[in-house]
Amino acid sequence: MTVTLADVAARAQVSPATVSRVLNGNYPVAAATRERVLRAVDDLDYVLNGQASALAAATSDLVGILVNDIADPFFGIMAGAAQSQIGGPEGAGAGRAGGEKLAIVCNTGGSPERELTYLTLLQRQRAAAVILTGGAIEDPEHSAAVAAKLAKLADGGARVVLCGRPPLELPGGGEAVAAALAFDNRGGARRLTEHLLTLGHQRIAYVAGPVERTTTRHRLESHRDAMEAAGLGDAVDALTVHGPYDRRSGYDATLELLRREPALTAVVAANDTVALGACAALREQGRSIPDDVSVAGFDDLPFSADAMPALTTVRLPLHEAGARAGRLAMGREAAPAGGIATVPADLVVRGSTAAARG
Amino acid sequence: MTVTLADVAARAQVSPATVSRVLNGNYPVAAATRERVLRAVDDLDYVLNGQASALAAATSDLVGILVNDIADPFFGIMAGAAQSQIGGPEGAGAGRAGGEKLAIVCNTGGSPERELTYLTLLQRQRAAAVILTGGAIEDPEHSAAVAAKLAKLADGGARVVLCGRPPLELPGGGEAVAAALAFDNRGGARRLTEHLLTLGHQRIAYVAGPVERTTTRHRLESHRDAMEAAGLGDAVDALTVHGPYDRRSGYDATLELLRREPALTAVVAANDTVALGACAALREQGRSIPDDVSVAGFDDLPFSADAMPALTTVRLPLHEAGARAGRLAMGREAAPAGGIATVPADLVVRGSTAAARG
DNA sequence: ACGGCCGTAGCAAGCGCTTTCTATGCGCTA
DNA sequence: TAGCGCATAGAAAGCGCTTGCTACGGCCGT
Repeated sequence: MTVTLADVAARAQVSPATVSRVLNGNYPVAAATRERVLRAVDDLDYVLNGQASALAAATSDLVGILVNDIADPFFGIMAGAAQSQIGGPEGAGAGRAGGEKLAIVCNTGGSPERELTYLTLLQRQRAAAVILTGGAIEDPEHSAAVAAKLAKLADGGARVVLCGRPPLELPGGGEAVAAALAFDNRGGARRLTEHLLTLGHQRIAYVAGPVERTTTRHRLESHRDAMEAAGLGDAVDALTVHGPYDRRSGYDATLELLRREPALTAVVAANDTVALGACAALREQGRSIPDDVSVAGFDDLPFSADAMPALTTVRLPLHEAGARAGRLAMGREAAPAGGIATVPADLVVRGSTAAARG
Repeated sequence: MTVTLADVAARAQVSPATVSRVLNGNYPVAAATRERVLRAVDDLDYVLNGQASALAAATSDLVGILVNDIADPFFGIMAGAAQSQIGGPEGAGAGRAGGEKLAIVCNTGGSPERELTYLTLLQRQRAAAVILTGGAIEDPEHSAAVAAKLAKLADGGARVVLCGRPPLELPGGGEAVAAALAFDNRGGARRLTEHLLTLGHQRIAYVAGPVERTTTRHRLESHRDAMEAAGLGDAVDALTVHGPYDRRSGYDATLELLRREPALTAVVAANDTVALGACAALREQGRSIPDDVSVAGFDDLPFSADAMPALTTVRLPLHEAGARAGRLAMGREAAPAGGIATVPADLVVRGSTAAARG
């Protein structure tokens, strides 16, 4: 069967306690003894039992990263960056490597229930930290449930970090999170719409993300604000369609928008993936980009620069944000003042937007 | 402090054993008693301690999924699909939900050391299953180390599944893996090159993936075979460049290839991302696609259909394969005959390839 | 030379749960 | 009515590890 600490101890002619101390390196052990133990570990191919260790020490080396959709690079990039700060490539030996943690990426699929399920699972594993990424669902009941869970996790010693998700505004919720990195969705969206307005566009269609999501709402609200400031607020509702964050949604929504307003000259999409779908629909309808219609996305995912024409979009520093979230989760970086940091969202103008026709 | 089983037992006026049995539902408990226990659990907001539970029951509900690059949708899609079969959206209660497991996505970054580190970490957690995705590194020493680790994991009761990775050819390695799903990289690559040859291309450049990777080798070998069959084998080496699986690599390599052979009429890329980089380089050099140069990718990632022109590529059913790997890992599906299944790789012809000029 | 200290190692008590085995009470049959 | 079995609950022994405390030398100081 599996080799236990006791087996190693027997072979090295020492007590289990000594073996444990050698492995953890947190207690003086004579060099000769350590040698002997290490050799025994090696001979027996001993591997620590994580559960037993965690149980006895009342600590866990699991860090959970919750994402809405792991197949979406938006989340993949953040998760990868976070994980790079968490599961350092350090030790691989039998003992627990210093500070090394195991990152768990949990795919909620955007479902509130699964989000809670995973939070419970992480709580059950006494996770050392939890990182929540992406927009939150705007359901008071669910928000409260999440806040309660996070409070409990924090209470149990877990560091909770929000990445690309607005800070919780609930009683107790604020105290629970160690830090929140919020994307400047409002600012980015505003700058994007202003860019289009400056180019002379007026009939600007908007393919929004799923309803009841903070990200969706923030971006849409800023779009509306910018439009209103330009005296174009009335047209916004009629030229807005909601849908999921996928290509299909951009395609379908754009066809629908063209039906509603054949004379539209610009389409702003919820994100780059959606924007690509919009491009496909426009081309299929014989509109050229950007000559007939300008298209803009959001996020600046790697492929956006490769679209034809290259996509004008709002860059979100996903990698940096993810890495920072990882560091915060590990306690390797001090939390920003007030626990909240705003991550910039800069406009990146490329070929898919141009002056409005006529 | 945290609520324990004993606390619940005290409140429900029963023994800890009874509480455990109610939670696990694997032993008859009188309805009235169960009620009482459940209410106590609820009142106290009790959450099972995963480590203690796992330790006592000698089972873990962790399933590891190793990927080379989580930011790459190629892996994201597989991982997501696998996870959907693993962490079912079932129970979220205090007890352990039936068969529910926690999927861990581990990002190796393509580094052999980290691959081994994660394998050790998973072994330490006594993972219930491990899924390895993507191409393997072709270093005998490393392969042996991985095979040994896998054997040990399997020995400890973990189900090992390979997804998109060729079966191990080492002693003991074969026995260790429960199942292997191998992409038909050879067939796909052959069909792709044959497609180009049929279109009349002769000067076909090849942007290969990283050296020392099974995926790279298999695809390249088949390309070479097809070229040789057409009497074009001599030119292959001169028109092949290796690089990582990213856009930059495709861009740089294509510039280099154009320098070597300004008259090339087709570029085959290691994957779709690389192909996009190649497209960018070609366009920058004033070549039109597919009129001047045809371009083809591999994998058929979602954005490939949206490139301009849409990318001809080889479709890998990533979602299906990932899901199947997940099911195999959960023991919910019987292993294929011989433990190895070949996943088809079909040619998808789109706009980026056309008859060779002149 | 003796007491005390420091450097090491071992003992043993858990960590919170699962599970085997045992105990109890009840309903049923003969 | 006595006997038996079944359904249900509890006692207790771990699972493999960590760690506070104790034990034991040898070395130092005075």
